[in-house]
Amino acid sequence: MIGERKKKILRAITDDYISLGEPIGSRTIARKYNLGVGPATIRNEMADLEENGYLEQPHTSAGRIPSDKGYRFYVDALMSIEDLTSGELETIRKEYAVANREIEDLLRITAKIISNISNYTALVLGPQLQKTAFRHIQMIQIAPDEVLVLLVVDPGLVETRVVQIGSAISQRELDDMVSFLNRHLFGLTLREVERTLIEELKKRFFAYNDLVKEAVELLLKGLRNKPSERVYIDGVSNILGYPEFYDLNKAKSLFNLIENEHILSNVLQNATSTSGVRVTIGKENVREEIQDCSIITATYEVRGQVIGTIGLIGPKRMNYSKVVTLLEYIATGLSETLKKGN
Amino acid sequence: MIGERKKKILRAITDDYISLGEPIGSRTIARKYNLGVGPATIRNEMADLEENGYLEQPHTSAGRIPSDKGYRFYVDALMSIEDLTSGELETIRKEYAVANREIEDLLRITAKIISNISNYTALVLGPQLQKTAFRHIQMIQIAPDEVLVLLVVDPGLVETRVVQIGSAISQRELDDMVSFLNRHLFGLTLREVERTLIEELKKRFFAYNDLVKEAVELLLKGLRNKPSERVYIDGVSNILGYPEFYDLNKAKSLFNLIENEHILSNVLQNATSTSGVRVTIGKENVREEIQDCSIITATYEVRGQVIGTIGLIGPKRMNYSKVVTLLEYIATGLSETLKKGN
DNA sequence: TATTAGCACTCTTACTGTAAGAGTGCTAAT
DNA sequence: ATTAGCACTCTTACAGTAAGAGTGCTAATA
Repeated sequence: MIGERKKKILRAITDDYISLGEPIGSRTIARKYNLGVGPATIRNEMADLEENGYLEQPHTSAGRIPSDKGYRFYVDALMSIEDLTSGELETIRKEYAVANREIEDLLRITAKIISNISNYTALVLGPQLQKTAFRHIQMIQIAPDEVLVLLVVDPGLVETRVVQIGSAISQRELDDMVSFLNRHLFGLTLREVERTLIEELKKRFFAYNDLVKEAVELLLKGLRNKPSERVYIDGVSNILGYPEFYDLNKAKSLFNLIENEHILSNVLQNATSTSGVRVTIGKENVREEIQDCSIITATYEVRGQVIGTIGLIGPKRMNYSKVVTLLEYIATGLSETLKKGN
Repeated sequence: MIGERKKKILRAITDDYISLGEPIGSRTIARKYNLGVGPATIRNEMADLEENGYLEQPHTSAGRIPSDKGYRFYVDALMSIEDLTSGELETIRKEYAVANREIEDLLRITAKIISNISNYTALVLGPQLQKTAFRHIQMIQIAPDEVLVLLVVDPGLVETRVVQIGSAISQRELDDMVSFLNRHLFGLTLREVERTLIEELKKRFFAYNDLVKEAVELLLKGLRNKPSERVYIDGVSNILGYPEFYDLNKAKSLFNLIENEHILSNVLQNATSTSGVRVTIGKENVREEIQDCSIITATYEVRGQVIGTIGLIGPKRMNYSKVVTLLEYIATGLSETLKKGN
């Protein structure tokens, strides 16, 4: 186990490095934080901490900086909770006040708030339709060969999609199908629909197989990648403010990843498995491009079911205590809002 | 007027600078381009060109680079047309092949293609609904206090929006209103609707004023800022590849602007007034953040009516001949595709 | 035994001077 | 009108130096 004094030192170094961005030496610690011991003692402790992998040295005669393991320990055991200031709370309230009820708007504004307050890059993943519950479906013929499929799911989302159909179909047939779907699918999550009902559906509507196939496919997969499932990003330029990205190659490869919605959404979805705030530090990230970064995520839910993720990405040297509080707060608020809209 | 030899020299300098990014000296010109004259002569010509504002010198003993005026002259009068390579044409074909019929997808892929081929940052502005023509509207009650408004406009776009209504309304009343709207508005652009009909509509449906007001508002303004009207951006990270953005402050302020959809959309809409390719160089841009950049835009249309803009942004030192060809080609293709989808 | 003072050592950074290279402008010659 | 020649300017790269920060080790101390 790690001793009490070592903890204090590790914490001091991490706090200092997070706010200043420069390696910390033993003298500085002794001066700034009153630990009641001299620099030499601190040096010894630091040497120990380095040996145990909590600290590293950029070069021989520099001060120490936290390693990934050091940050991890800091986040799990050392950091104090930093509340949001009243100004920040006010900002959040104001921004949300202008949002209309559309989910897209809500997510976009959420991303904006996160990036503005944190000064990192915000990532907001829309609700995963797969986890939402079927409420009802409607199909409306808008042209001889075009049908608008309208799906309403439980956390108050409305998704629409225009489907091109091969063969003509009467509104009567459509109605028939729709009423069947509505009767049988109500309340199921789309994932359950996928697992249990797809075959039955296909059999039942064998007659107009073409459209059913399309409709069901649509219901299950086609609605993926709809606006609500997108990744909303804000504050990309914030990243350029941190000296760790003065190396343009790093910045470029990071930007590249952020631009790739597909990869990004994967990275974020890892966090959706468990509820709550999750911190992923440096090399803990699977993707190489972000192993100099930390990603913080939080989940939002509807009816106790996690359906989406919000988060942010920034340098490892991140104000963890602040962003954890922030994301927790925003995620809770978002869950509330979605419940009301329901 | 500017002499023939001066033109050759200006062109040589511009070409060279565009591809290499370094100031060009008289010797280099004399060696690389066979103009039949020595460096000293070229020096004199260059001094003239500088005096007339076509060239500038980063510092006393450096070579020359084109000024904004120089680039302008180059684009208007000097540059040769650079065709797309067969590989590039193939790339375009392939990318579009995977697009489904949804407009959003189409625009997203368009942005991707532009940024991949040009290596600059692509900006694609969706169709301006104001300029599209009303085809038909539908209103569907999906909850006691929610109505889905479905608007189909002429270049094959379907826009939907869920409206919260204050007072209850029967489906019969909705139908009444809808049929009136469909009878009277068919074929008008949304702008015309706005100008001529709004008062009449309000009078006519005075009885259920609340919903009408909402519906009309929606029709005219509410659908703004819908997905199709967004700005699609791709290849932001490309910009970091150009040495002119090694200055992180420049890069940051540019990124900031690109992230601000509102500003960006304004910048692009300037170009929508006239049809065709438009080149805006350096200080010709109104916004300060992009006065080191050039923006190239092209318009796409439906039924001879310009409804949207595609474009890209990059350093002034840009491969103009290539990107002009590229945007022209893509814009034409996009217009075609939209016509078919219609 | 734990702590500390002292000191030699290492590494970075900022500054200086120097030399090479590129390009210019001017003048005089062609 | 063009060009050759030359002195001049400015940038860049390089090397050397000094200052500063921080370390690790050893010996002294409470």
